Amino acid sequence: MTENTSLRIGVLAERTGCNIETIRYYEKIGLLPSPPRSTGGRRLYTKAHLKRLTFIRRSRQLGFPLEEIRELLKLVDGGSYTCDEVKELTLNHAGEIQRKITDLQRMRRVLQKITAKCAGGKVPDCPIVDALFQE
Amino acid sequence: MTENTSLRIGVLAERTGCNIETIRYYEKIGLLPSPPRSTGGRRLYTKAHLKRLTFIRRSRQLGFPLEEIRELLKLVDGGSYTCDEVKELTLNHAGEIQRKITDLQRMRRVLQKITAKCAGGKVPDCPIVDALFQE
DNA sequence: ATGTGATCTGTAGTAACTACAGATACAAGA
DNA sequence: TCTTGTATCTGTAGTTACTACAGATCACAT
Repeated sequence: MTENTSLRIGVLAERTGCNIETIRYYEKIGLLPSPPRSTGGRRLYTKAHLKRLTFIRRSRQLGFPLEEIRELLKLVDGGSYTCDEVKELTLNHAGEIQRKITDLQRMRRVLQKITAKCAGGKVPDCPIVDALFQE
Repeated sequence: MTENTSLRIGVLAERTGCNIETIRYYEKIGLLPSPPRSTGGRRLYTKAHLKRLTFIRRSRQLGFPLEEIRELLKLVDGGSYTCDEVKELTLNHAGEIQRKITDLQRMRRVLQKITAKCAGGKVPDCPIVDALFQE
């Protein structure tokens, strides 16, 4: 790919694994800058867009919410960010993830406990239902 | 509480730990039946409502989505549900939970890996940022 | 009569997309 | 040249499970 290749939205979508509507959505909410257009009105992306969208997708895969990605990008855009700033955001996010895991593990434990009591079969009056009515 | 006590929405909310707007929302989407009203138009709930709402809340705490709760209630309402039916729904849900846990653990691992490279400090050019641009 | 608190209805906002409908653009083939 | 097919365009509405109002009404105590 040379310096001034321009990518149409379909190609960008393919390269990033992000679907087309989502790309337009990121533009609408100001995460991805509006690219120049062809005479016919089609979006023409540059390598910089590709790089930025990759950043966004990768962050999303790691569970960062869009607003935190916006923060990260603001730091990066500012150009003068420090490791500390980025690390703090990331550690906070990792904490959130950990909290979610803990929550889900608790749910799983309870579900295991109540399904263990249930033998299944054609009988009515299920212990799972009883447990859900409890408390 | 005697047989024909009627509870106003605030009391029901307090007893179930569910907030008032949410109770009205459950009514609107048909999860909780519309209770009779006082002459002034206030909702008057019975013990049956309390029981049903408890079921809903408990199921929510265990991560069941509302549509699955609706299924469960349909089984229970039908009166002739079997353990098998309930157990299947529950095991499916438990599988979903497990999938989410696995997902989040993967995120956590990656986050740990990339933050481990970052020493923090006032320096620019953070390895976390580099990692997010990767791929 | 008036104030206070609970409740009422209805609507809009949240997060992060996804799914259309209906209109253009553009290149290849007959 | 006309047609056909594919890609793209804009704009709107739907998804999940609530939450947060605004503005009205009810019921009771002072």
